[in-house]
Amino acid sequence: MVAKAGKVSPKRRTAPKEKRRTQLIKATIRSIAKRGLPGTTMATVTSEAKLSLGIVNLHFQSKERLLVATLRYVVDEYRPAWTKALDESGPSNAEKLRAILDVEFAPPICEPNKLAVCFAFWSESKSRPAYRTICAELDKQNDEMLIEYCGRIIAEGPYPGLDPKVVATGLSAMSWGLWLDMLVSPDSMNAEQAKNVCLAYLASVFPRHFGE
Amino acid sequence: MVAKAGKVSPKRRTAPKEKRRTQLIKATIRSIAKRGLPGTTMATVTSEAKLSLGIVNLHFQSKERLLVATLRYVVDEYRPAWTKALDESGPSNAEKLRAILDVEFAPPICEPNKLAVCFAFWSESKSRPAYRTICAELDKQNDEMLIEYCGRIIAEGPYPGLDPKVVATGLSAMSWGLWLDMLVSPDSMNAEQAKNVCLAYLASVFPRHFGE
DNA sequence: CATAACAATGAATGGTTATTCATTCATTGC
DNA sequence: GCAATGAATGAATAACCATTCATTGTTATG
Repeated sequence: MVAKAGKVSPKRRTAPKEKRRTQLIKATIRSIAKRGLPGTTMATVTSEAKLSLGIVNLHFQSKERLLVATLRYVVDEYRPAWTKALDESGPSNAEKLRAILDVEFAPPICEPNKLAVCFAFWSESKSRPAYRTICAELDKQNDEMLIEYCGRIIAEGPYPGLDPKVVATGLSAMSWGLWLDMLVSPDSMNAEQAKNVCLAYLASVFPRHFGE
Repeated sequence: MVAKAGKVSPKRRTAPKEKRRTQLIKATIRSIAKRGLPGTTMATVTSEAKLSLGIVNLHFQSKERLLVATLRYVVDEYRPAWTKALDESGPSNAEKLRAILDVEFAPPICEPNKLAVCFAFWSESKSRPAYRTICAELDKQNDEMLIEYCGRIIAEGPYPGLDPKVVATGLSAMSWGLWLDMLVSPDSMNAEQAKNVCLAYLASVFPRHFGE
């Protein structure tokens, strides 16, 4: 047994399957952010990953599968981040909602490259059922989570006439719109401002919980 | 003079330049909505327009110019619709804001195909300066308009501590997010619901103007 | 009607792209 | 060490795409 892992030589060219897959997915994220989805080719991805042209088909069989895997990768980061934030936050429902906003406007969710990737796939989802399924599923989960916490807050404070679904849908939509602002006009919108816009919304809707 | 225009035979194959250009732009909108931006080719556009393959280069010189013209076409519909609604609405500032929402969630602005086109270009704007300029310009104009009316309403009612910019940015972002919902999950979001979500937001922020 | 001017066509062209696979190279088991 | 196994490469291939342009069809003019 010469050593199962040990220090790996810098010249080493082979790597475990999972590592190569992640390497290629990350390269794809960078390529989409830099050149857009139509501008992303096997050549741009592999050169971004500093690997050879044929390697994508070796690990992903086709370009389309690489793209779906990339979407999955980005989407799958979302849920654990959300769950972790809820676990670590204070116990009150208002604190939970704040924690959710903290997650939504900080890395790893809210990074320029990730935003570019999200909007690229979300935009294509109308014409690509494979994308649509993944995008709609995440949207649905998030909406349900937000409805849950908005509902609890409405139950706590006296907020007559407020519909949890309407408030949550509005908040979720606002986040998406602010992400789009950050993508298109990074000079006039950043994560901190965006979070404050959402907090101002919550202060108006739930003054007892979020008012100054 | 045999008649400058007169009844045109159904077999007629030539048309004024401007008419052909619009015909091709509309075909491009349908193609992007159906196949996405990467899936839109000269062949899909011209077959959608029921014209020959070479005609795009005849009228637009290149595919890229056709795409930019398509983005311009969609964006340029926005401003007149907005202005017209403001002119025809009641005089109060609350009525003006309501009118703006009516425009944003009704044709010709809010149609499935147009939404698909908007998000396709907005998503690409990070990697395509030509798109970015047009997208950012429209966003800026709309934001300024919304800030104006939100500011007036804040000045009217006693809304201490409200920042017009923050309220307007939130409203604008919410609209974008709801449009995205309509694109990705048309089964769970439609124009009427979307408008109600925005109205609920306004009712929370400006209870004196939009409360029940 | 003749002819010039213009609009439209679509086969041909050249460049780009995804995919394949024979070959090279690194690692592992004996 | 020495096969044997499998990872990685990149030239070659085949499909696709934007663009060109010779040809055809249509309209306007005298």
